[in-house]
Amino acid sequence: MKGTDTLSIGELAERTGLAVSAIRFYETKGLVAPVRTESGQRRFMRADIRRLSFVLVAQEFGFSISEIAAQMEKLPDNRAPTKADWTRISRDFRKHLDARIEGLTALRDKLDGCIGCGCLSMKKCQLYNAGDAANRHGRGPRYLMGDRPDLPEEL
Amino acid sequence: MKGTDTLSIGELAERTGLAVSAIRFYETKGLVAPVRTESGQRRFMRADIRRLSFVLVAQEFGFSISEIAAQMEKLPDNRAPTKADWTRISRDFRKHLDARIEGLTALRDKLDGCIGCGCLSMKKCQLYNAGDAANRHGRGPRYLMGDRPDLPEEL
DNA sequence: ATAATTCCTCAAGTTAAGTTGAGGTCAAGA
DNA sequence: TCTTGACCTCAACTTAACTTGAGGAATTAT
Repeated sequence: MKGTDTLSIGELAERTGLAVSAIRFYETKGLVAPVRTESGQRRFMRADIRRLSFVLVAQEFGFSISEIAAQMEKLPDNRAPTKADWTRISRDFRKHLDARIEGLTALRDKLDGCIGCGCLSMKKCQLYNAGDAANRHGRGPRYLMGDRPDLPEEL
Repeated sequence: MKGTDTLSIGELAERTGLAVSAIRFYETKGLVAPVRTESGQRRFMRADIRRLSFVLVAQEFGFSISEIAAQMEKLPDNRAPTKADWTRISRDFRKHLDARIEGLTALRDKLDGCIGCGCLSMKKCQLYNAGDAANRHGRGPRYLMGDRPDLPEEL
């Protein structure tokens, strides 16, 4: 089945630079939906190259697979996505990106104040009250997340 | 042992807003190094409050535990860190932060170009060659990371 | 036609950053 | 004193994003 308009998983892997295993994994996450041959082998459309490339870029931007999957669901499932389809999604990403940059910038400004005072002392220092809304893309205590009570107030 | 100048793990937990389990975990990572009582219970110094608070803030900034640990090793181990000690580290963080913001901003600019062309087609689109140096804080294929070959060049 | 690839499906392993629980010891208040 | 409540250790579970490996079937190359 070589030289068809569809691609085998290996060919797609080569085209995108992804590992075969990664593509299979992405399939389970709904990022691509190949058809199967009689014998059960996956067959991808050429448009899937772009889908996956988009996934890579989106990850670069800091989006999780599930966030990306959510965005991609807005792509047409029947026809191959058009330029306009991708543009719409990209614009959405731009918004998130703006927010993240803003969050980090705000944080940096507070850090500056903090370098000035050298403190890191609660109450006085803005840093400890900084982790608001914006960039909750963070790690930190997992099951505590979202209800960190009061931080220390002493030096 | 209540009312000493040292703190029990529970007291430290309350002061920092961390879970007791998290503090024990941080100890295994070398972020704090409490002494033990005769009976084996941990005793923390007041300065550990600040150490842990710093960890929280650093995580907010997007640093991993091991990165934070690396920074903290520069803190004096014998005496309690001074204002100057913290300031030095904060300045270091500021550099990293700058780099990350720059990286994201550059990425955003390329995205803008991309929205314009709606393409996401390799060669023409800068996005695919964007993931350079700066913000390799990303996810993406783990064991491939660092040697992604060539991305597709077709539409 | 046969060997070498490629592909398939599971199941299980990996890292980060913690959490949860079991089983047992220690300390503080009634 | 006795009984909670705080601690201790150690092992196992959690999520995300994949990889690795085992055991087999289908393709492709010679």
